[in-house]
Order: sequence, then structure tokens, then C-alpha cells
Amino acid sequence: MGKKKIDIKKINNKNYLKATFSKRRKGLFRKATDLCCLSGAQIAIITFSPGNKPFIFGHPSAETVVDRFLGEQASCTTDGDDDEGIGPVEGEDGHEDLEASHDEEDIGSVDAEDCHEDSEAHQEDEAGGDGEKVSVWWDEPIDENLGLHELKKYKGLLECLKENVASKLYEMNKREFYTKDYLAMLNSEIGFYF
Amino acid sequence: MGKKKIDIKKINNKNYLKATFSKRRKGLFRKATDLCCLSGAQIAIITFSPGNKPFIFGHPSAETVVDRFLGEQASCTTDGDDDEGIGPVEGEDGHEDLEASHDEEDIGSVDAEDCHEDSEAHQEDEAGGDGEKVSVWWDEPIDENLGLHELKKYKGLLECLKENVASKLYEMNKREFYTKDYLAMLNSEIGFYF
DNA sequence: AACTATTTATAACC
DNA sequence: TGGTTATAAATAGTT
Repeated sequence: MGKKKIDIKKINNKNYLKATFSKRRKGLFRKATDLCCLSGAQIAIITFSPGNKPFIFGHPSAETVVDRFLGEQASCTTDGDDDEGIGPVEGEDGHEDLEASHDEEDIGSVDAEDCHEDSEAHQEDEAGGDGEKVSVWWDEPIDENLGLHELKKYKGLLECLKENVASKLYEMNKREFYTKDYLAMLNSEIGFYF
Repeated sequence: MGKKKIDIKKINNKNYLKATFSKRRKGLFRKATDLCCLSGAQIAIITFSPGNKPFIFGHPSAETVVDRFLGEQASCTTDGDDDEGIGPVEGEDGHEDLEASHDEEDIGSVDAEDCHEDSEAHQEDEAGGDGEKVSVWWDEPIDENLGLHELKKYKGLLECLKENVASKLYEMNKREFYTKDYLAMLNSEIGFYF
């Protein structure tokens, strides 16, 4: 699909590998989104980049779909749900080695999920824990009458915020000024999934 | 990508839904296979078709990737303060090549993306455009001295906000109370990617 | 991060 | 359900 046809085989050039993974990962998630919207299917995609960073996509949430998968798997002998053929198919592929290690690839991971539990994070999070309750207008239920433009506004604001937080994290990452907490936060999912 | 452009919205015609689903699921798995071959990334895709049939793709195997996901997640959610770092775990990856994988099944998927430009959205968005500048503390650069716990707090708040916005959109979607603007918004990416 | 020439994916048909 | 074709999308190479 590019200016030239390429062979589908392991890319060894680090930079090219990084760029390709990034572009194609986005394309994959986009396809998944379209499929969900079109069919209403539940989908979870879990990926670990060549740099071993997790990128998660999920609808309604990765956990939901994974749990369902694990559940059915446990009872696989009996099931046989509705559709005719069932068969979870395994897809697979091979390739050669990769090296893991974390290079500096895109930073963080993403994740799509519908979150719910994570809220705990800011709960115990404490530390400088000034009792300061960061007041949150967004904690309140969104008014039923909010219209599209308000939602779009929210979206824009979220994106600004996201970027600021992301840059901060990026800086910290570049300085290798991260700790366990930092990694944990990075790896946890934070995303919007409908 | 077809003879005509279609809106990415729920397909109601059963037959068309099934056919589209089947074709797109295959396309999704094909993309995942290519990505695995090219980058060596580990990927698992779990889908439950509209008919609730599971279709699984995995490299090196769905279980392997899911386990890794659950493992990292566990360490993340436990709050992250304690456990040892998580982070980019070194993975072993399979080697051996293969490719292939596809058969007949159908799926559905969702999406996750990263955002960037959308910010324009809230710019022109306007409408009720009260000149009202939604003030945004988050518009300001994040203080260099912000520490981990502050960032974690941000994360928690973002997640709350995300949920509220997401539920609102979800409701609107269920009511089929959507318009082009709504669809455009839904389809645009909104997520956090670090 | 953007752009553009091409290759792919796929909507409508059959 | 599977194949063909016209067209929309994804993306390789490049800047």
C-alpha cells in the first residue's frame, strides 16, 4: 500500500521498524474501531510492541472481552453457542527474532478500555497527598441535555490535557527519570472506548 | 474502500452485517498477521461476533499475550507503589515462522487511537459558541516539578472524566440519537497515548 | 509529522 | 458464500 510493495518479513532497521509498527498499529486499531461500530462486535486487541510496550484496544473494554474469552475457554468443551460454527481460530505468525529491550520507542502505551476501576489509582495515590481534593466538575454526571458541541468541547479539552500530561511523561521518560510508579502508570490503560 | 463510501455506523441488515463482518474480520486478522511478521510484536485479538461467536488471533498465542497483559495489569492496578517495576518486560518471542491463519469466522472489533489534531474540533466547534472560554488549567504547561503522585492524580481525574463523556456518548448511541457530527466525533480518535 | 504515489481493503454486484 | 470490479483507505518511501 505504499509507494512500493514490501515483503512481509521482519524489518531489521530499528528506525524503520519503529515507524512501521506505529503506523500499522494505528491502522489496526482503526480497523477494529470500524468493525465495532459497524457490527457491534466485542473486540480486544492486546499488543506488545517490539520495544515491549503494551498497546491495548478494547470494546466495551479489554478486560470485559478477555474475561469472556477466559471464561469460555474454561468451559470450552461444552459450549457451542449460537452461531453455527464456532471455533475460535488461532491466528499466528512467525518471524524471527526481535529484540526486546526497550528502546526509546513511542513512549507509552495506550489503552483502550473503558475504565472503571482505575479510579482507585488516584485514590490511594496520595503522596504529596495534600488533602486537597482536586475538585472535579467532571466527577458529576454529565447533564442529560449536553449537546454535541459541548461534548466536542470536552473532547478538545481532554486532548489538550492529554497532551500536557503526555509531554510531561515524555520528558520524564527521556530523562529516564522514572520509577516503578511511573512505569505502572504508563502501562495502565487510560483511554476512551465506546 | 468500496465502490461507495459508507458511514461507519451500525449495520442493521442481518445479512449484510454478517457478510461485512466476516470480510472485515478477515481483513483485521490479516493486518495483525502482517504486523506480527514485520515487527515481531506479540498480538492477541479476541472478538465476539454479533452472533457471539469467538474468533481469536494470537501470536505467539492468544493465551501468551493475554497472560502477559493480565500480569502487567495486575502489577499496575495494585497501585503501583509496591511491586517491582513492571514495565517493559523482556519477552521471549516465538521464532519459527508461520503466517497464515485465517479461516472462516466473523468478528467485530473496536478501536483505540491516538489523537492529535482533533483539537481543532473544539475550536470550530462552537455552536452555542458562547464566547465562554472554558478556562483550562490544563492548558498551561505542566510544572516541571510535578511529581509522580500529581501525575497519577491527573490520570485518575482523566479517567473519571473519560467515563462520564464515554457514558454520555454511549447513551446517545444506543438511542440512535446521532448525527453526522456525532459520528464524526465518535470516529475520530479520542484517547491517550503516551 | 506531513505528503503522495501506490498498493490494499472492501462495498456493491453477481 | 465465494469471486469480480470500481473505488475508498492504508501506508512505503520520502521530506
